[in-house]
Amino acid sequence: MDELAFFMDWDLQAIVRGYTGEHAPSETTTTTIIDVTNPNFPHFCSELQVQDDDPFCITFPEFSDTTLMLDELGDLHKPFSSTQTIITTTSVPIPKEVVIKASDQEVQDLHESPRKRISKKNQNKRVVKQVREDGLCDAWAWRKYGQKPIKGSPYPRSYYRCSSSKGCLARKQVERSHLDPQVFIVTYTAEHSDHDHTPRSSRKTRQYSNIIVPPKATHEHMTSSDNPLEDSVEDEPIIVSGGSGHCLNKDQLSSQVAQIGEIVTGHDNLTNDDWFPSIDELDGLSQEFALDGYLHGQL
DNA sequence: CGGATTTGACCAGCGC
DNA sequence: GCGCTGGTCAAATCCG
Repeated sequence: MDELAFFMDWDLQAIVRGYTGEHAPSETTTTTIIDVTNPNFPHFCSELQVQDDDPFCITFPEFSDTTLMLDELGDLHKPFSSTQTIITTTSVPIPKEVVIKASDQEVQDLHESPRKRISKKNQNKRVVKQVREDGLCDAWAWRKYGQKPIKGSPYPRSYYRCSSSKGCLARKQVERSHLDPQVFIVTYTAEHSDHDHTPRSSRKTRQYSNIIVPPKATHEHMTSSDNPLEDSVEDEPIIVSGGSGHCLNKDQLSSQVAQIGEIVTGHDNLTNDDWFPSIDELDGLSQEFALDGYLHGQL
């Protein structure tokens, strides 16, 4: 597959999610979908804006020129827009961690005000992991300080702060994936202060007891081979930033659209036509747009 | 008894 | 301005 074909195989979601709205390039966090199953991924990266000090920090050029179509696609994409980075894959292990970089000002804010640090505006410096139950525990001691039901998810999100050291600003969020209840999404926020892993108390903790209860949902019968995330937990992180790139065939795209539709609507039996005018039409638009972006890059 | 967990209240950001 | 949502606080409760 050559580079043009790679561009034409971009996923609509990736394009729209990578676009942050309005014409100007945005400093806000973008949602990134990367399919590492694409054999051209390593080669393709060399064509992107790869930062010298961070070979996995990738931005995508030339998208800001095609603003009209982006605005339209952005509107279409609104129902499932999110600031949360999502890593998807089809058949091979997915990246385990995503680091969304913060600006220098945001890093400064982290040290100036704990309250400001955790504000919604400053959430784009964090590490997201997908782990199974046995991966919930790590070397640090965490103290739970809150739990909230999350819109769109049947499972609550638990909030932890580091208890290894007094004054440590590190935070951890744990929630069960609604796509695969066997997978937990763990989000680490802020850095640990200069302390070791030694817990302040040797007391046995029950901190995860209420979130690892086996689900009663229909996923219960799911086997390892049915579950695309079952083998997805890898140790090697992939660090990404900025725009997005993704490649899915039409069937995979339709599958993802249906999956997202289930999340948004709460129904799993909707067809594409029920909530999207024409997925084929949008898929065509995405390919047309991808080609447009490619040609801009060539000029 | 002291640290961890639970849970309702509160606050800030964001969209309309 | 208002309502929704996510994140944190803090008092009550739990537990080793």
